[in-house]
Amino acid sequence: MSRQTIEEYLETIKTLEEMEGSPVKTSSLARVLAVSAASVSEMLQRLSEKEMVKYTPYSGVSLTERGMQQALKLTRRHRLWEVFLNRHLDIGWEEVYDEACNLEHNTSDLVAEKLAQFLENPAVCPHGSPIPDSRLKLPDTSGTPIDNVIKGKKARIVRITNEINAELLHYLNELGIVPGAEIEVIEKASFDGTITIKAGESIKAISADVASFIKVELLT
Amino acid sequence: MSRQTIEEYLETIKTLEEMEGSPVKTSSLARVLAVSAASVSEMLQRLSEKEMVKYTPYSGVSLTERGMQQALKLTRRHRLWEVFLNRHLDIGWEEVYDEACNLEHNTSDLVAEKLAQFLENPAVCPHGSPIPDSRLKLPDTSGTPIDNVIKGKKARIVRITNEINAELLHYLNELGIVPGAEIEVIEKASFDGTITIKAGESIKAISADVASFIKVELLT
DNA sequence: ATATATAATAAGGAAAGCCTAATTATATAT
DNA sequence: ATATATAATTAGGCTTTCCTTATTATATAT
Repeated sequence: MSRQTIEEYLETIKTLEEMEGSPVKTSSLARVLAVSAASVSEMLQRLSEKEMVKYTPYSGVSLTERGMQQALKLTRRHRLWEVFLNRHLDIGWEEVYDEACNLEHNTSDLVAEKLAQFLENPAVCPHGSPIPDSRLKLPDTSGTPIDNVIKGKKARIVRITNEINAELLHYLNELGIVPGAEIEVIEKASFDGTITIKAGESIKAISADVASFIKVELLT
Repeated sequence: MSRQTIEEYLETIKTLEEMEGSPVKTSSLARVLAVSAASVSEMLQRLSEKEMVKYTPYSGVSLTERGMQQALKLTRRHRLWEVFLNRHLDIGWEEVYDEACNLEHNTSDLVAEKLAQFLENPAVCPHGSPIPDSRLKLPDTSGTPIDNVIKGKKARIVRITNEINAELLHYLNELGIVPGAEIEVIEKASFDGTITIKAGESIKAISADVASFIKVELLT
């Protein structure tokens, strides 16, 4: 199995562990990687033999320590490239994900560390997600779910936790819901969790589903 | 056949056409790509079906217009990354080739053009080779073989035409024979073409073989 | 507790890209 | 001009990664 294929699987498992909990189901991996469930089953067995994952048939998969280290290395590269693309090449925060995916698998240790130096060791990517340091330790993450903002209060968006869904990101970008933006919570529907917020001059309502991806820092 | 594989073949054919003339022999490709001649034969037939190359069995292969455009696009990306790696990440001119090879196949049109802007549309890579512009036109190349420098005259090195041979580049770098360096031709052996030159304070002799890769600009 | 639906795995097969060994074509030397 | 050496191609096979179809395991509903 090729290095690149292994890397895609490890990264996806890590992301899904964060998003949907551990262990990750075969079907989730199949959906995200856009391959059949049968192919995933097969690959998980091989990754398991290589001790990159802990795999229990019919139950699910999770990363081993070894697999996690490898995944963190890739996360670091991915997010460093995102910072470069956004900061220096002027590519929108909502568009850098795919481009960084392409680059990360072909980045040597040397280039990764030189790139980090060039960027002055950024702590977060353009989506606000933390970048593992050179020893692969993740910096502490600030931010609370937007749901925790009391009606009438202001907050600053610090992170969008779904980086993969391009449509979602474009939608949020249109709405002015971007990392760094200041917003005010106008209304919270207790029934279905819909939240009405003011971003810039416009007022928009977002579903609880979308809101769950938005992390903020409370403002006085 | 994967996009990446096609790209590797096209690039190598272009390089070999420049270095050893056209058409390129199967064995040359096999040597550079580090695969068997049989594999090359097979791939050339498929590339030929796709009209990327003109292939005559037992004779050799050359790029079609279509193949050449594709190869120029890759050359542009490759050399732009070399400039970035050398100029901003501080990776030596003699080391950037391999790193750029990794990156070029995973660079979108958007990133390529944004990168060119960021670098202010450089005309040459760190080895002194021309970078095709955004319409894939190659700028005019200056530089004459070092062989043309008259004994006792000075010249500036403008290009090293072999970018692939890492050992050669490291050797030249040790000797101070680097793009931009000023040198003086001390002696030219008419017997075997060995050239003795002064680079910086040291005096070194180089074989005709090595000399053939060095292009200079004559100084008054 | 059993029938049914859903999810996961196993079996078998295809395409890409490589290999080695055997064959065929071209070049070289006498 | 022919024998020999070299280079290139064809034939047949292997591995990786995916697929589809069939089977098996788990979850759900009555």
